Amino acid sequence: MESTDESEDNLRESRQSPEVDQDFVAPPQRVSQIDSVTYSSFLRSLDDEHLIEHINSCSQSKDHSQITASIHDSKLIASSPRTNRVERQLSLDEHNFSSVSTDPFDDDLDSQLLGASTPTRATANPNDDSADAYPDDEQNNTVGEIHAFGDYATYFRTKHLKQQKEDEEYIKWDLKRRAQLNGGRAVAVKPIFEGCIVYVNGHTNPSINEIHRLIIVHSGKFISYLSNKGAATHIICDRLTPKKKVEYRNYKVVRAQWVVDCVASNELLDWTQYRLISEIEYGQKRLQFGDSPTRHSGSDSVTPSNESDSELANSMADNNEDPLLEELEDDFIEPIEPSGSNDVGSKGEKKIMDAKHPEFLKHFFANSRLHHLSMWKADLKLRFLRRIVKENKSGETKRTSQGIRVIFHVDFDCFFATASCLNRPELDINKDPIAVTHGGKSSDVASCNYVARNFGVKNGMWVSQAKKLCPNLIMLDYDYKRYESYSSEFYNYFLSYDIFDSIFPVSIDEVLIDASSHFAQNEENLVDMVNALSTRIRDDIFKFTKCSVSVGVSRNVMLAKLALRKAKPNGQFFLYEGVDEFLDSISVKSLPGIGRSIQERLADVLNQPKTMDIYIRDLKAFSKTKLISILGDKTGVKLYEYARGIDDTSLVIDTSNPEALLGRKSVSVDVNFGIRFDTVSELDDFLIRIAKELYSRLISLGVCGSNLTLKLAKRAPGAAVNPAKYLGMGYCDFVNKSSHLGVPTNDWGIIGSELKALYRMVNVPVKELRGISISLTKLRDVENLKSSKQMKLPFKKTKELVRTEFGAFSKLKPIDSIQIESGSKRKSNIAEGNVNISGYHDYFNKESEIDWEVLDALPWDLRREIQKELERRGMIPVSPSKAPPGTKAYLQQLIPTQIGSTPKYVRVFEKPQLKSPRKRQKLHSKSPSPNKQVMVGESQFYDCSVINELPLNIKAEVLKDMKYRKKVKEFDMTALKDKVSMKYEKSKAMVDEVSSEWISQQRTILQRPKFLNEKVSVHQVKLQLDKWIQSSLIQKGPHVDDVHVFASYLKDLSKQNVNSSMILINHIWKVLKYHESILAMSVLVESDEVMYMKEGIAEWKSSIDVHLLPIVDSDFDI
DNA sequence: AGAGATTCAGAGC
DNA sequence: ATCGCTCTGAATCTCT
Ligand SMILES: [Mn+2]
Ligand SMILES: [Mn+2]
Repeated sequence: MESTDESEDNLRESRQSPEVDQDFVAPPQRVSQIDSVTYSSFLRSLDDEHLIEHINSCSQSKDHSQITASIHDSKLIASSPRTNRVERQLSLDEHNFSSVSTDPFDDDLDSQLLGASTPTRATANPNDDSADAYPDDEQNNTVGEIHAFGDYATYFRTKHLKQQKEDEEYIKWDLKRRAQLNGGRAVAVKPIFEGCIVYVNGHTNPSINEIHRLIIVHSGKFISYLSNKGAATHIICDRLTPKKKVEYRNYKVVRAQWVVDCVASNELLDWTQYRLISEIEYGQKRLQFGDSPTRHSGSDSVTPSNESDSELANSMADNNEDPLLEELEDDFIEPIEPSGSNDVGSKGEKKIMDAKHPEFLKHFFANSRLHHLSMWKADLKLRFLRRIVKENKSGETKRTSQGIRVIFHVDFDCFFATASCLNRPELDINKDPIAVTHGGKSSDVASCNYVARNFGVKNGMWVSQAKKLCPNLIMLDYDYKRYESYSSEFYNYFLSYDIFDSIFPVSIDEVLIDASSHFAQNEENLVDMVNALSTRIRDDIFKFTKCSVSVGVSRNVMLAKLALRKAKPNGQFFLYEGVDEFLDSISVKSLPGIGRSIQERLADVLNQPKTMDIYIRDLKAFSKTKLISILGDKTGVKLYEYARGIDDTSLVIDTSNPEALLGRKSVSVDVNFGIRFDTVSELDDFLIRIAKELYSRLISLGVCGSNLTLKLAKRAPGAAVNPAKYLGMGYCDFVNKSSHLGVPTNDWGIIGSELKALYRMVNVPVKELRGISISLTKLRDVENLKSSKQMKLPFKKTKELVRTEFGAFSKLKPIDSIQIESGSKRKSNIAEGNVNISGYHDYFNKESEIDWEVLDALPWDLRREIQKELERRGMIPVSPSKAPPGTKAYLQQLIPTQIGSTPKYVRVFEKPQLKSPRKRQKLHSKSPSPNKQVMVGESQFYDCSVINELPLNIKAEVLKDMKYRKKVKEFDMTALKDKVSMKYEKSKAMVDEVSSEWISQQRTILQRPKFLNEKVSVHQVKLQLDKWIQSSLIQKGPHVDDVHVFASYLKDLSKQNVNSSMILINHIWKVLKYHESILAMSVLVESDEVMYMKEGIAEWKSSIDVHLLPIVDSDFDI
């Protein structure tokens, strides 16, 4: 019925506005032969993504002469059921038997049906668990022999494997049950859903179980996942995340109520009345964009399930009283494009500081408040972790389990505003309305004081709006250095106490303190003591920083946070008694970890407007089960307990396992500002820069990772090309792609190439890019990796000593760019090896997930059309004039990562692996300049295809032979060597660049030696140096990065004490002499190790000359 | 009935 | 102009 109409509607509509939904564009109707004009215009009408889908879908057709027809069909199958005729025969009324409590499904269908189809549903008891996926036990009563078919719990658990069979059994069982209830007579169940294949996504009301039951009982088919796309005819879903919305565009996505209503009315109702994704919604404005400082994060769009689209549009237009909406609209105003200015003037346009600028990252991060906040936080967490490790406090938990906890939460009042204000003596933070911001009209208010807040100004607001609310708002600049120094005072203050069980940094301006044991003995005057300490803290911090802090205290973290909220500004509050009354009037959103999403989901259930506050007293009406069904397992329980003042969040810093000692699980670099590219080449450059940024962070953290994720923000359809915020990201969809590197690495070259490859696997045109994030996970400690590699070497490292180093110098421990050699055999991937050298990727403007095998298998005429279209779009390089390029090999070579998803690289970087020095030494000895390090095997191409094999196949004696040289020449070693050294030079230059950036980062840390009272003795440094020298000698000398870092350390040290620097350099010299003398005595005359070490010593000496001595500069002589 | 991948949401100013 | 980061834990998906 409606399905056919629907497709035609879509066809019609898409002809009118081809941009809206191209999935239903009609392919040519001709079947027997290809009308290339029609077909190519069809191809042309598809956007990139759909074009690729189309190509790949061709594989489903065996008969290529009918390809267009098949394509047509497969599209339609995906979007409409082909056989959904409904039998109109009468059957038993559903209500007559559906409410039997012995139904193993028992979900009280009656009340479902009644409640759902009447308005009174809205006022239903929030504790109504009838639709829960967590039926109470007592509902699973037996029903005699019928139970022999198995209870539904078991049935459901195994459904993934035996679903169909089980479904049949359930239907039989159900019929039997119905018959039984009907006095033994057989019952006909109307096959309402015949032909429907249904998939349920996410939480629904009624529950997935219930939908499953209703569907199969009425002859529909239920599938558990969408692995085979297109299999489902309907998707049942009540809440769609943006990602899913895109994914499900081609399906009929209906609300769960559709199923209920169908059953209630006993016929297949028009699904479009229940659709969750409206036709015109795609590409339209979406709500929820103006209210949070992190507007870009998470879901920008949420389907307005209760509003029609026109309402949505109207609300956008009408609601001008809400300044947030106004701001939102700004985002969709298309400014006059200075057309052409982007493309021309390739030389002199370096003025714009966007991501094309080589210095952009540096500039951006130097100014980004969120970047600073994140980095500060990470740094603090690491410092406190190391503090615990060093003092061997095992998480700092003296406290025993009994007794009341006393948690302090201390936080600066509007930190940035207060701190920045201190630079402006003429201003009064208590009288003048003040905000910290970059100043432009679409600039964010990072922090505003309480005077400004009285005008309605809020953090995260744009200046234009804040000015409207408070025309006299005074805007101050950021002053990150100042913030750091106040924070340092703040933390050092708390570290000066020794009464605390635990000090837990929350952020630059905020700390949680467990003081339980301090108050454990005297409970009688607990309140007075706590208040006294709170006052003292506030007074002291103010004395040190002239900034006001507030203090909240209570028996757990959540309550302390709420107490702090009440205390602000410039106050203190000990929430001790009357917790329940206190909680009642707290709004849910102000609970930690509870944000807008949860608030809205609750509002939905309570049938309140989304924006209306929900208070904890409202929450108490919900049972735990109900909350779990709404919010999920953990969150449901958490909220349930929060509502009762329960929170067992621990302030213990975890040091219990190696992963915890790493201090983090991921390292990432996000840039969602200033991302504007015109060509893929520009993007590639940026990807390399961002990879280097990641690399430098990895180096200073001493970690490697093996899983890389690229997250792209793509301008949303309908969003302005230039958002209201200058260089902002505007309104975006997000695309993730991640890859297993196979082995841990920190190598920016590898990361960079992989990023390029990842970009080419998604379908985001360069010009649409608005944000780029990269993230490395599955982290490993470099020291661990190194030591595991060095086990079989004479100089064995003890990682523990290094591990427990703490303070400034711990960041300076010698760190090699990690070198790992994959033991597993992998495919030789020549194309990959060419990435950096030939630059083949410049041919691409777009990328794809095109299945080349499918394309290659197509008949010639079809393939030609598709290839023409791909070329036209720049998605494949223009064919060489001579031959049709359609050979598989050729195309695969172009997309190297297509070949096998199993990787990929051998991660060998910068230095030859110790494992097999022999081979490299021999190769190296052929180099015309033996003193210069040649980094072999930087890419797997060289490493695996040629070099690795040599030493295994050729004996040492033979190596000296002329035959060897001949043999080597047969391998074209000269050309290879040239390439290698070329690449080496290039990468060395880039490493230098990186390390200088890195060093500049390090310096800021070193400039605060007082912080955390960490001092490193010269003796410790010497020990460290010994280890460094020893480990590096067999690698032919120190790593350039390490030298630079050490040099920068020396530089700082020299400022305080030149003598210490000289002592250290002298020490290095002595150690080198020591090793030299050992070598001289060595019996092994020509062993490779000896040669390596000699070379290493030479390299060390030159490093001293070049890098270290100039620092102490004077007439210092060794 | 759990592992691994992906996605979301929330936090700080 | 404008500097819309970064990490975590939970939920959800997919597959076995
Ligand atoms: Mn604060
Ligand atoms: Mn804070």
